[in-house]
Amino acid sequence: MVTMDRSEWGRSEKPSLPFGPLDPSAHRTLELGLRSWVREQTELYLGYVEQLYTFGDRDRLDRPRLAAEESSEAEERVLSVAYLALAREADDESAARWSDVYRYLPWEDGRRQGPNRSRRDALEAIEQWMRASRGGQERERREERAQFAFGLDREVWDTEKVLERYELLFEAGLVAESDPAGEGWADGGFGSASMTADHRRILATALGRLRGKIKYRPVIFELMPEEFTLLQLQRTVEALAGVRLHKQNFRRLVDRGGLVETTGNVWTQTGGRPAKLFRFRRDVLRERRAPGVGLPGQR
Amino acid sequence: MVTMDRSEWGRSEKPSLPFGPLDPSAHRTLELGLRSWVREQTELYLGYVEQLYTFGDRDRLDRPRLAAEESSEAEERVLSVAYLALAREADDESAARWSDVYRYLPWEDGRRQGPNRSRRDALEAIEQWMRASRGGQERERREERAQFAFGLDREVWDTEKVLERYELLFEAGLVAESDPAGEGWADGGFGSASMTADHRRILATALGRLRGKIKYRPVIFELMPEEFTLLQLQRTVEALAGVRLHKQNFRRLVDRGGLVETTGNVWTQTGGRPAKLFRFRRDVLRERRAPGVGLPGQR
DNA sequence: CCCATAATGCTAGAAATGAGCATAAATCGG
DNA sequence: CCGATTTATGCTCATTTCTAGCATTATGGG
Repeated sequence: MVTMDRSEWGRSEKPSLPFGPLDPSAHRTLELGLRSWVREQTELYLGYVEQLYTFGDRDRLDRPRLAAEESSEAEERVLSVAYLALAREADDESAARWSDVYRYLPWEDGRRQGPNRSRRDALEAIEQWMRASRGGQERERREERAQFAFGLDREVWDTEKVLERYELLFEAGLVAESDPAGEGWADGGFGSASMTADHRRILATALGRLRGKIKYRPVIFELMPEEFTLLQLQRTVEALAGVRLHKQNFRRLVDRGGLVETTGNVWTQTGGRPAKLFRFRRDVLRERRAPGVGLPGQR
Repeated sequence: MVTMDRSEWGRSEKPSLPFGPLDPSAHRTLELGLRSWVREQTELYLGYVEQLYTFGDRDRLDRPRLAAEESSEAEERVLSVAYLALAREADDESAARWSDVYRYLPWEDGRRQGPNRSRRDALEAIEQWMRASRGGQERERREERAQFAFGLDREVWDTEKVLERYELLFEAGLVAESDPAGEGWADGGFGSASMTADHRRILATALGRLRGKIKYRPVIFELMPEEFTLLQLQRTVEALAGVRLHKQNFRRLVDRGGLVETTGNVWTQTGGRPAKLFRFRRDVLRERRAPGVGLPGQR
């Protein structure tokens, strides 16, 4: 993911997603506007772009307001139309910084087979929060939500419920965007870093959406170089999905699905047997009904 | 679907989706605002609600502007944050009118096994449009899009590509929101009715989204009465999906998925053997990972 | 009672999935 | 050059899920 270093705007040094105001006179559509000023600000070329969500809650920018989003009148409302875009890492990065999504949502990373520290702590805290409610009705409501988002007892962790989990943690007061104790902000809870305003919620929305998307659309290739090995592809999918996949089955899936074709070249820097290089078969866009890498069995 | 009769607003008698301005002072969130004024305007109770899309193209309201959405300044931009909501038909309907979605998008209805007249005409017109392009490059682009949206040769009609099809038809000049010849508006192309401004595009967006949604979330039950037979459920799914389903497999799917449970009652007005009545099992929301009625094999 | 109409039960075959075993082809440390 | 190690890749087997029908069971109406 890309974050902007906006220290120069004053106020806050927290990382934020790239953003900016819409200029109605300059841009015919929202998406064109987005592309244009992302290009300006980050010099990144955006491949896949999709509208994510429009955030318009009254109090979402409350505490540390950004200069650009500040409103003087009480009854003005700031709407943020968020977009999800995929881009390849560029060499010159201008004001953009790349950072690992899981720095902000560490409990979402289930790639290591050993129990993730952050996730374990979060689960524990949520169980406690569940039990801490007074009324029976409140208790039940909490239980239901926790069950839904975190799949407590039976160990079902639905990788797509990123937002639901974040919201629950947030409402339970377990993660924060600014340290309640003072102005510190390094720890956003469970070893995570916080972000400006509600940007972490936006990030959670995006990650959840993207995890769903890769299952039935071949968007993953927007992140791959022209040629890649199947393991590189798998690692990329795993990074997004936050789970490990079965290697042989993964490769069967992508080529049975006709998603890739070999280029004839091999990659020898694997550390073992050289791997064939593949490229994305663009024709699938027209052919298959719902191609995607479909996370079959996670491990 | 619900349309509003806004003749009293003057200007246009075309059907429109219910809409209205956001009142930042009254509503804490966009969704609360939506619920509140939909209640006011239509007296309907909204069950499932989800944000659909934010429309903000410059020229989307061009021709017949609505009073409420009219802007005097050239550089003002109207953003419409559209929501998709499911509601059961109510008895008293106030200003709301129920109408069949397929009145506006008839080519999307593939429930009759015989070839749908509207769809056949649309397909034919699109093929013609494809061939009518001059340059080879333009030709290829058209072919690709037509292939993608309509699945021309091989007969793959992806039920979810509602918006893609509408946009293609629109760009090809084959459907219109106002009769180019005059002020008539009854025929929106291929036997369809047109709608106010870009509301038909919004409708297409909603239908496509909903068709995708029912496959993995049990939203369909928002449209069912407390008790229903499996065939009624199937007919409802078919109405949304626009395809016929295999009866035995459908019923196996819903009960293997634990989506329903029998109530013990039967419905005798079937015209044949009485059918058991079922109700939605709300527990699935907590249990299964991605319940939905999943349109398996269409026929 | 015979028929039309649905609801339901079941099944044979085809596909898709999940888990591994086995082999191949490099690199690395002696 | 040799064996250990590492990653790539080919294949198999058991399960589960889908598809497409066939067959049987209830009702209501002549």
